[in-house]
Amino acid sequence: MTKSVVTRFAPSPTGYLHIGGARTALFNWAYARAKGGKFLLRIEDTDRERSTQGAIDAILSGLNWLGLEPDEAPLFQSKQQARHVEVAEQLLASGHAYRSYADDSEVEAIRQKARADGVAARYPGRDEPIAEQFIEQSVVRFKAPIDGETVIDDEVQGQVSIRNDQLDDLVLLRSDGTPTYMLAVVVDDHDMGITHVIRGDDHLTNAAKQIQIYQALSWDVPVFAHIPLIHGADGAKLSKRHGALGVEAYQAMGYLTEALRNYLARLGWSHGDEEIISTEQLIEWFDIQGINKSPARFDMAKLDHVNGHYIRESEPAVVISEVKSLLEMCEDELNLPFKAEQIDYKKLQASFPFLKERAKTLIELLETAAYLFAERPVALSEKAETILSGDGAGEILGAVVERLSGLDQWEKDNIEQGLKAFSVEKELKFGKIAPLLRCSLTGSTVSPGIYDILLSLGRDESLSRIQDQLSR
RNA sequence: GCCCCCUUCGUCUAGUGGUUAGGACGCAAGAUUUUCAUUCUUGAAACAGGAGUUCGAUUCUCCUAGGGGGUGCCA
Repeated sequence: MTKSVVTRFAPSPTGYLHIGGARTALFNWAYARAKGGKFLLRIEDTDRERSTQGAIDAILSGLNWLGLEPDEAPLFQSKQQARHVEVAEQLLASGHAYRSYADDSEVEAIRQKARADGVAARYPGRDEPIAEQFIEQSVVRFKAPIDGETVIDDEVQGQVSIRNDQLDDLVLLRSDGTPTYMLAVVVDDHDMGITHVIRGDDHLTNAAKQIQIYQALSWDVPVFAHIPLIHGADGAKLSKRHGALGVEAYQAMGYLTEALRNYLARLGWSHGDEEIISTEQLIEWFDIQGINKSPARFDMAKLDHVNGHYIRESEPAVVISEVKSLLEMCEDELNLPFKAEQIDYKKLQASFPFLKERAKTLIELLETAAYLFAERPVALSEKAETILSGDGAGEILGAVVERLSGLDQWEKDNIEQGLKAFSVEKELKFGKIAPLLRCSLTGSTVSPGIYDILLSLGRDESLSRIQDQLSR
């Protein structure tokens, strides 16, 4: 019987949850779910100076928004300090670690020399105890093996061997007695019962060092899977310009969590030719075998496409409530042509079926819905102005209002038939009529279909808006 | 410098010792059409380069180039 899977996401709280971290979390989450295991969260705050509460909150809310809830309360690495020290002492006692002291210039010289020799650095204290007077200010270093090699059996990268003379004697305990990352991950992963470590491949070399620590402790080594990093659109490392934003930035840009999740899952992982993958399918299909070895670039255009798909496929009520929380979260930054308080959500939802066809993001949805909440008289765009001042525009519009107001019922079929009949009677191509209506009703030359607009605005508002233009 | 990893259309990817190298985004053209979009159809577009193994390599091996990571009392 095999152990049940336990994965973890272990961010260091020095910034927001960026897109690469989000994908790592997603993979860990998906793998645990796929295998019926557990997904845990550990906050790696051993660097007390750079860790902030704000970052912790951002990570938590980011995960929450993505729906990647850990199965247990998050573990804070800083709270495990006593245990880390205990293990370091155990290593010291078993001869797998040593106390070392050297001032900055000595350390620098040692490194220079090691570098020139093409081998990893070893430090004073490794072979002989250091002088008593330095114990107080010493660090505890791992006594890494020199001969042989360390092999990482990576589920993604394959078998990777690194000669032991390339792996240096890393610090386990700082001179102030606090544990370093390298010690803490090993101890915590072990203590938390982590079976699978899925993380960015910037940790690949670290894995070798960690394996040495596991071995020194006679602990089982977890399964490693080092996934390639995400790059920006230009192939360079992710920067703010192209994607290294916090996940909440994507929320603010109007992306749906299902869409971002789908896109992220598909970035570096695949299941045949599948593109649109629901959460259920992801859980059913996800496996480390499907993860790619090469780095992927972040492509906003594709994210847009996926998002547009989810907007069209989702339940209206669901999307509308997303819009609502988006506005509550950051209306000020959105730069909309109207105020959130002007929104009539009932109207918005009723119009959703035709609004969704032209929206790739929630922001675009709101933008095309703007005409619904515009105040009379509707402001005209430059192009709309031109069209409404064209030859015979007023005349046609006048006749149209008359016809429309004579309609006994304000329903789609009615309106359509009325307008078509009008077009035939007046011997006017529909292309002569529709633009005038569109401009006077929305102030723009781009909008949803004319019948949809008329219907969604309602009889009174529609007629009034046209009148506004006639009496200009 | 040294060590490690990566390389299929512009991008995300499927795939195999013999395929017309497939899909998706994007792009182009067309259809639908009252604009924009949606939708549909069609098209252009890739195995980084060089050796080797082999009857045959995109696929296996090596080298080179390019990209990335590590080399911290950061994680």
